[in-house]
Amino acid sequence: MTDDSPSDRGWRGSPDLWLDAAQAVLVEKGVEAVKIMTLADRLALSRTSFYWFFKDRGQLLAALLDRWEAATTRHLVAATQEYAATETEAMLNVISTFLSDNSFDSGLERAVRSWAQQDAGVLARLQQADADRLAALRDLLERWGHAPDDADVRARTVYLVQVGYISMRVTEPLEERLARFPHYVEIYTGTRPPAQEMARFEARIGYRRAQDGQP
Amino acid sequence: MTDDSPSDRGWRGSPDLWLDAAQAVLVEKGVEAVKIMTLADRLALSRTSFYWFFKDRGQLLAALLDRWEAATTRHLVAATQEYAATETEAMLNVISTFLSDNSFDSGLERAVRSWAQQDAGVLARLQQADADRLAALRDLLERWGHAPDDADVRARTVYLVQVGYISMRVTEPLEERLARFPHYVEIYTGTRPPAQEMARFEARIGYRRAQDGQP
DNA sequence: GAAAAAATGTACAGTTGTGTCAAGAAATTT
DNA sequence: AAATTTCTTGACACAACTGTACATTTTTTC
Repeated sequence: MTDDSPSDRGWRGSPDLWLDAAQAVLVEKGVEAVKIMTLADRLALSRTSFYWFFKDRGQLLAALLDRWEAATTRHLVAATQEYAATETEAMLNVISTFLSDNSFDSGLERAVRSWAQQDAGVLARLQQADADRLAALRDLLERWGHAPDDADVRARTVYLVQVGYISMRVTEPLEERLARFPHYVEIYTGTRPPAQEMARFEARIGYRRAQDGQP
Repeated sequence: MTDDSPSDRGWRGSPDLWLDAAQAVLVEKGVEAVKIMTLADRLALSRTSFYWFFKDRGQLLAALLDRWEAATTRHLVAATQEYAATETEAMLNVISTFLSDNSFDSGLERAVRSWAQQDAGVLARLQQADADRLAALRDLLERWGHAPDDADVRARTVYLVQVGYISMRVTEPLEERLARFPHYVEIYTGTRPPAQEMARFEARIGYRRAQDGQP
């Protein structure tokens, strides 16, 4: 019986192993710290073994960027398209995306933003992502009746506050963050979510967190 | 006749010369790119001449951090304390700070935020600056009658949007940015600034700009 | 214009990183 | 269990930096 799952193929190294280590270092210390030497130490593997899986450092970094793209924009855009009965509920859907690194990996996002500062190629991809995310938010607000220029400023506010949060590494306990939510929703949409809606939302967060992968 | 002004003392190098070059590179390419070798090339000086003015690279970077602190927080906090006849005017005072690198150097701020990601010491200073700036904004809003928790969320919104702007490297033409201002002020304070107030504000900006650049 | 001070440059020593190559070990296949 | 494939490793060659020592040049001061 041969088990093809790439995780336990008897060999010590694998592309994913190097990638995971690289991502961890990227998030903790920035791109410049993603050094093959360091990763090898961390993995207790020979430095040169890396070159069996990757052509060079550049290829590793490119793969990291692909991971980032999958772990952020996609989920956010999906959240703007979820069903919602009211505007405030729609906004709760969106901003709750940012609560879990599962649906929006803030650490990775912050690392990539920092990286973009020193690499024009990364910057270009990041700016495309920014544009896509902003457009999705603008569309959401327009669907709920905001005039184009109002929707635009509000979309920016929602998104920029989030980018700010990430950039500032705010680490509030979940409770504190949730307590601010009705306020934020009010600022973003002009309407405060009814207490009942917040209660439902908080229940759902709890539900989601327990279940993790439901449709 | 001896002219003591440090700028034209006949010598080619000076601490400020190295600092200026270092700051430029920091902003353009990030800390890791601030290399004595590179700076020397840029200045057409010998690499080792650097060590006449600075003990080592660390001292140069520390000096850069001091520059940043002077070029950002100080002006912002001052703007929150300027005289204003109305709340919307007070808010215009604050957000106009961000319009000119003269009163808030966004490039430097972005570079330092990026740097903080790889250096715990820098991170600590940055987080202190964030706290100070947020407190100044919160105070402003409370002085204009917002309840503490409302003032807190609004202060965060104002500040986080700005941090987001910086992080995103938004480069709107001044006109476009100004056109969004009344909208932002409305979102931040709950009140739209009267047209007359915006007109006065724009005139003041214009006045300032004319003073800066025109012969 | 000679002495002192300030700045510059050359040579050297050391560290940290990259990537290639070919030999060898560990799993997998037949 | 032999052959084959997949990974692992140490040795080597290079390149980009940092920082020190000391000789040299340039400016300033007396």
